Amino acid sequence: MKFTVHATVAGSQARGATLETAHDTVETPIFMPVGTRGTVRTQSLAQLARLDAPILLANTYHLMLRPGLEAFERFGGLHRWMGWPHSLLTDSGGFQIFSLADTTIDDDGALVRGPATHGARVERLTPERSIAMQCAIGSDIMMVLDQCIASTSPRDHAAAAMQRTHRWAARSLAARGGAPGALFAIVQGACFPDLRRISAEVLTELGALAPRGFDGYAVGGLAVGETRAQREDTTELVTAQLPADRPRYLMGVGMPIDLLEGVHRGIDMFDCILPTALAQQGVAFTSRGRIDLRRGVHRLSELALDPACSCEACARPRSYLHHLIKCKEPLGWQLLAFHNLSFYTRLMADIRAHIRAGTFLAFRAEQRAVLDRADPDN
RNA sequence: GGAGGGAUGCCCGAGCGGCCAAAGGGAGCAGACUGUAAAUCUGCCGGCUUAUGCCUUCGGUGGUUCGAAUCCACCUCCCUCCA
Repeated sequence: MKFTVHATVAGSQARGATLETAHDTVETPIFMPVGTRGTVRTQSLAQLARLDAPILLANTYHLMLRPGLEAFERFGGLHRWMGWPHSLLTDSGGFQIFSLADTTIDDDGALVRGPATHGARVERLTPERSIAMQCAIGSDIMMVLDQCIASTSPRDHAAAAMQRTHRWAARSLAARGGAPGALFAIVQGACFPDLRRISAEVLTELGALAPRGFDGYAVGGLAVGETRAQREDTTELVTAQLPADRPRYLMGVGMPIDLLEGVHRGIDMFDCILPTALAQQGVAFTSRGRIDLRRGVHRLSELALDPACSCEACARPRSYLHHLIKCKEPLGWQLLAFHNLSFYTRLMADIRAHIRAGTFLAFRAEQRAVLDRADPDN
């Protein structure tokens, strides 16, 4: 994987770069749709491939439960198995240790009970097993196993989780060995500035000392309880600490405003379930603000969802989208999910254009209010 | 003409003497959701309101009762069956 920064903006940490993986060359900053599990339920792969950010995020833990590692060995990886010609980023399962019930964690790894949809099996996640699985998947970008905790956790807990994350990062790096996929480290430390600083330094050092270090760095453990201000402060503090020649990936974030503010603070990559998850609740983002299609006011609305968008959803009146959502028609979720992904993608494209033009700060000033408000016709 | 059954809050629908401003849905309104156990969850939803408070509600009118959406009588309208 190659990452080349080619544009920065004075007065902002925003930067434009090129990211080359085995499957794609993409321009960053970029938003990556969450792909192989939730999103694929609501999109077609052909649609997703049409987005200009064709890096899907796959969930290692779920794929470990079903269909299991052997399936990927047999089919030669997830790309071929699902017929996805573009890049794949795999999360390590660290977030599942955090979010799933019935988890026991120790220094070696974690025992995690999977969801009922996967037979509620218990699977052991260790850095080595996670990396082995991500290698079998054929991931373009792998993530180290980390311990994610609530960002509002007390200091001793945050420090312990951070140190464990560092140990696991070292083991993940060793486990990756000469495998072709890129590997990103994950900075933890909740909202404690000193812990975050230490985490960024330790991981940077770890990467620098290894014969083949980390290809990128992620900011983990955010958007899990803290305020937006805390999130932004922490992001800024961490990116300032990370090597400039590696991509920075803000995991699991976020709302459109979070993307804008993240880029301003030096983030290159994002992923988030929100555009697809909110679509299932009838929420869409438009160039005029956020809209909730569940509301009765849209029942007879002839307005296009977003006049500035040309996706399939926007070719239909809000009235029809409202109807689909109220009837819980899967088509409604699909249309809104794809619209939201289109919106995110376009937002990132606009951001990139303004970074290259050196006008990012003005763009940010103008968009901050828009991205944070409700559509006037909502 | 005869025999039954029914009318409940915006809608559907429970309740069948007090604990009923009245279950539960739906609709409406307001929120939540951030490296997807999630087609989910929360609050409000007669009026006035600070309320464990008052007022007005269960087709209509009278009545029985300390007390009625609930019992009785008549009336209005609906539905089913027999002629």
